[in-house]
Amino acid sequence: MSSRGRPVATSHAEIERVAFRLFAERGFDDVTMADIAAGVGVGRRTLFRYFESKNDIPWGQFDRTLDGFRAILAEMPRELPLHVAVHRAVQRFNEFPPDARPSHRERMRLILETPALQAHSVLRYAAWRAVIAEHVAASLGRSPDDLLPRTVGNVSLALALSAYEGWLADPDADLAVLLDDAMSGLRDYVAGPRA
Amino acid sequence: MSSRGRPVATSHAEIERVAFRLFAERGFDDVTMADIAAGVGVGRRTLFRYFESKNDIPWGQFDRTLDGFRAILAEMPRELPLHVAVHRAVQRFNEFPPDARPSHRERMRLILETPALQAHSVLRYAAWRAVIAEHVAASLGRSPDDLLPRTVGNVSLALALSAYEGWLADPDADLAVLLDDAMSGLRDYVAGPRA
DNA sequence: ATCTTTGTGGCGCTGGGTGCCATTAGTGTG
DNA sequence: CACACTAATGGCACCCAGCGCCACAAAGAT
Repeated sequence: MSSRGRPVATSHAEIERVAFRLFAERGFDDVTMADIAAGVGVGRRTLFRYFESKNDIPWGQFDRTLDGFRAILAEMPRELPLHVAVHRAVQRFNEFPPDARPSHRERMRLILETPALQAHSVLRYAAWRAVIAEHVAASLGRSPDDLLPRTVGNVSLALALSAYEGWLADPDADLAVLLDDAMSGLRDYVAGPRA
Repeated sequence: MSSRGRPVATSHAEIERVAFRLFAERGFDDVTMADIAAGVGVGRRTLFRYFESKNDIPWGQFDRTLDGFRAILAEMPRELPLHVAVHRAVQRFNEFPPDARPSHRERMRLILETPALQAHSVLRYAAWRAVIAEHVAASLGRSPDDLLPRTVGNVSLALALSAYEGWLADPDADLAVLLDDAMSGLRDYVAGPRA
């Protein structure tokens, strides 16, 4: 495990720290990549080797967390109805230890309230939806490209985003409860007036 | 209604025609605004007065069609269960006369398969979702900011996108049928194994 | 003919993002 | 110690979207 070549001069984590500080101070749009590079003490060109784009900075290591999401889904008891399994997996995926809450909240506020990031995020969501679609497809013995798995992926994202919006609006709200509310609201809605 | 000042030199429609032709020939990303301007025979600067951004060109006059969507929702019979009313309204909103099909298909393919446009589109979808949220809120005597109206908006979009993806994948598919399938799939899904 | 109005479009600039390439700072080998 | 080797760095030039500014063009009104 010997390390050859020039040693790294920075890290994703440090770039994120500097970037989030600047975003908080001046707003996402008013911070340039040059600003962040200067803050980190690194070249602008180097920044683009750590993050594909400015929009990718707030998402950090998201892609790697998807492996955890896959694992959570795989661990769900087989007896559970599929929609319950997916629902609980989404809840667990979005659980954070209390000390990680403030930064997670800050990150999600940035992502969900900055238009440029709202837009960019759909590309990240696609990978998240695919994880669900694959799980649903495997559970049902179908293809992830079939309508139902894709629909469940899309709807799960819809529920999660609805819950997150409510979570950001109310500092005291519990995301798991909001997810429950969104899901039960949806069940009542599609079941019709008196079900 | 006398028209004063210099007469217009182009139109949204002509820009769209030229742009779609170029997009089809070389792909969205490989067409520059300068290319489109040259094709229309107009200055690049002028293009940005007709469309806020390159990403807005494929969407055309979408915002104006939302008034039609509002009207469709308002006309739905009161006796219908809410989810049926919304579902049918979404179907009607996405009905196009046969001769408009090819161009609509091309437009949706561009929007749904070009990453830059997938991303940009969420900003348009927000307005669409808001129309549904407002209708649901009004029907239920709640605020459009409440969880349920927002959730229904998000879920309706999820269903529509699922259906559209299937529609693009299969040239012979009927969008209204795909919307039905997506909705009934969702109902079965949230109802559990034996409902 | 002149004034007013309104669309046009050139110019210059900012900022994200990329390809290219020289440089740097380490490790390993003689 | 000197030499290669390797990998990260970052400067530079460039492309393109988008915007502010402003001069200009083309019409109707007086």
